[in-house]
Amino acid sequence: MGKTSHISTLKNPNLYASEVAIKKGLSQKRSIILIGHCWVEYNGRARSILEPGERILFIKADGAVLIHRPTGYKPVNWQPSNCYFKTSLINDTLIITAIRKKIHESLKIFFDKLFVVTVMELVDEGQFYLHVSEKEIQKAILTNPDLLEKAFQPISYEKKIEPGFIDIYGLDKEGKLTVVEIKRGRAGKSAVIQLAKYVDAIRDTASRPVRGILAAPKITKGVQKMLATLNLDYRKIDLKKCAQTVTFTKATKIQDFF
Amino acid sequence: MGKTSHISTLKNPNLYASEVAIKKGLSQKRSIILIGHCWVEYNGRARSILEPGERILFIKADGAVLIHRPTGYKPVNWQPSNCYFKTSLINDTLIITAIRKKIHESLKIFFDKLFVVTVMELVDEGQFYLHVSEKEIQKAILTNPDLLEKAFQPISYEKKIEPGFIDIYGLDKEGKLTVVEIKRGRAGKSAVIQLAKYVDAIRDTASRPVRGILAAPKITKGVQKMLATLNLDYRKIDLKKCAQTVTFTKATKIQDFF
DNA sequence: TGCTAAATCTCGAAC
DNA sequence: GTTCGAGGTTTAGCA
Repeated sequence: MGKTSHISTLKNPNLYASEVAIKKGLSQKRSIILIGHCWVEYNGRARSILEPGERILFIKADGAVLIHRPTGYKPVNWQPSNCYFKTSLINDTLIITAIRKKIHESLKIFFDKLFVVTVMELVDEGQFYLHVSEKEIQKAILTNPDLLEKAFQPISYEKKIEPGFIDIYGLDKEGKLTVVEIKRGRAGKSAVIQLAKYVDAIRDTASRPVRGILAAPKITKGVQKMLATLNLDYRKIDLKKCAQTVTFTKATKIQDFF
Repeated sequence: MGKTSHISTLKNPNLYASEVAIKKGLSQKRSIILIGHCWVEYNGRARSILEPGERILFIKADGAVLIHRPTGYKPVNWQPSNCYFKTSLINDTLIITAIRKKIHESLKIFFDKLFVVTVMELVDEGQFYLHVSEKEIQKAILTNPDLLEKAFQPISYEKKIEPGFIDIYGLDKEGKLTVVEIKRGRAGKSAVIQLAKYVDAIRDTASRPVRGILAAPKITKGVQKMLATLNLDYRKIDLKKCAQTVTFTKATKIQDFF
């Protein structure tokens, strides 16, 4: 047995000691990993039986349950977050029951041998970013302008003008000056206002027609109408394609495009 | 550090010792669990970044990879079975890279602190039985009509008539038209009423004798009597046999029976 | 709340 | 290998 600041481990514990540790861990909303010999019953939307074997049971701090066999990405049995637990020790068998209330569904795990019991409190505040950042969308469009619009030609990026920096500045297929405002997520009215400012600023200095494009994977309700009123365009960005473009041209520095 | 017949555990190991243990575990196709402080980069079909935090990394014997945060049913990052691994130790950071060859896809995990390293060989030969849904019972009966009744001959399934869809429609061993209503669980009176409606509808259109069979693993109290009154039959369904039938003929498409 | 569609869907079997 | 279909699918966005 060992203990760090927030992780305790039992090696080859007896089932009684295991149950005590598990009960305590559950009550304290810790994450628990059990490695041992078990069998499993599931009843709910379907029914399943898993015959005895050595597996890993993972109970998360939020009450999610995963039972993993030594192969495969998916858990053989599971229970989503927020379920209730019961433990009992009957006939040299430790029984852990995870129950989902709303969707009458239960999962019973029977252990007759535990090799390792780990109870831990994990601190995880890190953000998870799927797909690409705004900078990477910019890079993707510069690499492959078709991701924005057919035959678009970038002239510069991060162009400094009075209100701030223009994400991408270029010419559309008809040679008209175009200002592009990029948003990584759902673009709202603030993004439209920002774009309008840039377009106005460029129009003032260039003294010729200027287009404005809002480039984002999605827009919020009412933005389409607002864009129409201001005579601006929306181009839907495919984040997945952007991600692939960035991935396959990762080595290329953004400065190399000009 | 402790060791059972097939599980070794390192507590608060230095990264060098960890890398040695991990390399050995990977080469021997063991399952590995790492608990520690890490960050993650994924590149492939999409792209993601996970900022630093305490997580659990699970590498399975078949080369599947799972990274779990302390909450949620799904892994935050993962890699399916059969991927290749590289490890390296650079600037006090242990880097584990999991690569999928066919679908150019990579997952990089960076650890700067490991709390627990577990390397194990799990023996798991137990069978997994998923009991069947209503649709699968239907498929099982179509595959092996004896599961319903000796010498039953299916004609069609999901047959559309006035009240709805008939689960199975066929001929019994005496050549009599038969309507089958399937219930996955304990069949109640509503199931009997449903069956009666279908039988009546078929009798009207076919203008000849029609049998009705309620097929379920169980029936609620009073249903037997109700069936007798309406001159309908009950056939007990063995869910396990259905499960096995479906399992062994899973590939066969339901349309192939007609 | 219920539905509709996408997912780094996964997983397995047929072609 | 590629495609097709199911899954205790899950998950997110919307009406």
